[in-house]
Amino acid sequence: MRETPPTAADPWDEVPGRLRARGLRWTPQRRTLLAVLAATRGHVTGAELVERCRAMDPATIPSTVYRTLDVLEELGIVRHAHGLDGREEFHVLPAADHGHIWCSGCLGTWDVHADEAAALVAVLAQRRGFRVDLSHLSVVGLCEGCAGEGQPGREAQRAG
Amino acid sequence: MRETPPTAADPWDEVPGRLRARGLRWTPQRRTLLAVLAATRGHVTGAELVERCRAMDPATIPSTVYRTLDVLEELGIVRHAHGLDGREEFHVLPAADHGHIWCSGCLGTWDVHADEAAALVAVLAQRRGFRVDLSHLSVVGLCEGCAGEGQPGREAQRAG
DNA sequence: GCAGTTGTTGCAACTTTTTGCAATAGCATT
DNA sequence: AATGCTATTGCAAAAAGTTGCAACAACTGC
Repeated sequence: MRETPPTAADPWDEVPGRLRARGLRWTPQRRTLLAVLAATRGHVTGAELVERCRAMDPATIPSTVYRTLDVLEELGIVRHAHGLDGREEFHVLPAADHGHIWCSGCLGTWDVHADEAAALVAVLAQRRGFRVDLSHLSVVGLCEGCAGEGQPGREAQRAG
Repeated sequence: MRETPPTAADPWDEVPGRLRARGLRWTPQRRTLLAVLAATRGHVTGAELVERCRAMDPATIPSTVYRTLDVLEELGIVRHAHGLDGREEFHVLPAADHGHIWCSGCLGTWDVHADEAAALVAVLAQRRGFRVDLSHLSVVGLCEGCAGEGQPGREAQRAG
């Protein structure tokens, strides 16, 4: 077998230690949520995470999940942005910092790479000293397909 | 007396007609909300609007307000974006299309002028054919003051 | 001015998330 | 292994919106 890399092969293995290092605790409920998150790709809403946790442990309490998500966000293990309807969309272990765009027509979503947002970030930094949280950036509008087929006017559709 | 301008001196006076032109109706409940909106500057949440309507008419029903806001948004009379916590923030009669920035430290908010977002809008249009809805754009991060005093790291604070 | 059409309202139930608080249970220490 | 400190949990209630549906009432046409 291989040697274990210095900083742990699986980043999830570091979580209990990082919690304890801050005086926080590693509980069964947190173990459940972490297991769910480890199996998650892309975006998930809080409600979806609650549901998935309940699938693993029917005794799951929503408020515990939401509070744990707050803790994990402080540790940088998850990040959240807001979907079309403003609902929180969680994002696991962000490899590269990026934002999101949402099409209000087809409800599709895509990543916005850092370089695409670089100009906005730079302008706000220079003109206002504002530091943009890129992972929280959600840009809403119409994707190519929806912009084409719909009226050339504006989009008024709302997410359901 | 003066001549009335072709397109009505007060834009609010046009609303009943624009509703009827679409086969929609001008009701007392809508009159109340419009009166509240006419007296509103800057941002308001849906809940605040419900409260203000209730001040004028205690019989106000929340769902009626929210549904009317949807209609008014389709007419372009209000627009909404999302605040720090994802809650809807309505914006009356947008003179110039603009976005918003929110400081997750002090909860302050400022307008983002179209030219500040121009580069982002242009990049997404060119690279993806995506049409950004600028009035829906909410950029979160730390303002100059909060970025300075806090740790140079990241912001983890959440709106209450 | 009356009647019909159908857009709106009021209501109740439900979803999603937050908050306060007492009871529970991690974890470091002894 | 027992103990204490206090972070977490579970629960219940509340806030903010949304949705389905039957009853109501604008507006159009006659």
